[in-house]
Amino acid sequence: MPELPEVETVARGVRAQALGRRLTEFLLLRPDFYRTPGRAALADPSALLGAVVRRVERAGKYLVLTLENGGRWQLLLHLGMSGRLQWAAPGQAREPHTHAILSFDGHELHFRDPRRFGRIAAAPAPEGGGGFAPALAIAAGWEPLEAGAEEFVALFRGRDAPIKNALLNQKLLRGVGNIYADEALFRAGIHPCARRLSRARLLRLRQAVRAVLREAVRAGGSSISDYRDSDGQPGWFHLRHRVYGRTGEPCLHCGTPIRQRVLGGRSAHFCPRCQKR
DNA sequence: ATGCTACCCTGGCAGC
DNA sequence: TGCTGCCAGGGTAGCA
Repeated sequence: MPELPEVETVARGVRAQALGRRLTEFLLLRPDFYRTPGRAALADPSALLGAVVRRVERAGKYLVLTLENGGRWQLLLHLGMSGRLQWAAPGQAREPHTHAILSFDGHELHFRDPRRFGRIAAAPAPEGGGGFAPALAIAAGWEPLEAGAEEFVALFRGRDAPIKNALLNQKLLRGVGNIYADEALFRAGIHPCARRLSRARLLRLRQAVRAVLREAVRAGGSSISDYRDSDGQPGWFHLRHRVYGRTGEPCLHCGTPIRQRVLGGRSAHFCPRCQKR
């Protein structure tokens, strides 16, 4: 499940090969993959052909390429739950569930996604340079590593929802998903059901979120449910998970069995002793 | 405005 | 061995 560290890793792999190259083919094998949640109009994919890749950036869990061919375009890729971007040799057989193929001067990028929660979209880049095209519907939350202490506190202060739910809300912070929310809450000693956290606890949570994401980016992400980067390499951060996927196993700090419960429609993993409400 | 649930989708696996 | 049914979750629609 690609969250910020996984998407960051994929973004680096895409950047390394696509930057400065022209988009020479844009094949949509499953046209309904080219969509936006609202009804905003998207660009005609063929309008992007011949455009040179000027930027490859990550925003939350989104990957955004900026291209130029007289016009200026933004191309969004979201990996959803099971999405994978994989470099392939020209003409290499597509694996099952390949929904789109982007070719950059002959370097083929295959977009696979068995569960089909991912999507692709393209729109004219906004005038004046900054930000993303509204049609791409990119969550407006803060980048977790860019939000300062005061911004972070202001985001979560006064919210009534369990902190785990708030952490997953991409309109507040964008890029934190189920794995890293659980890991950060454990490190901060905060129970996922805790509400209305004090300033001191929110500051501790901010440090934990930053630490977990930074370590995970350095490890190339977490390889569960088959995640691979664009060069087919796994990440290694799952070996350092302290609560996620460890239900029933002893807490690494106090030995109490790690518990799991559903919160906000997602499974939360936590130590009932180390993490306080 | 905010919070919560149902739903989308398929591979993998437990249990029979 | 083979079948059934459940589970995983990012994001949104729609409702309270």
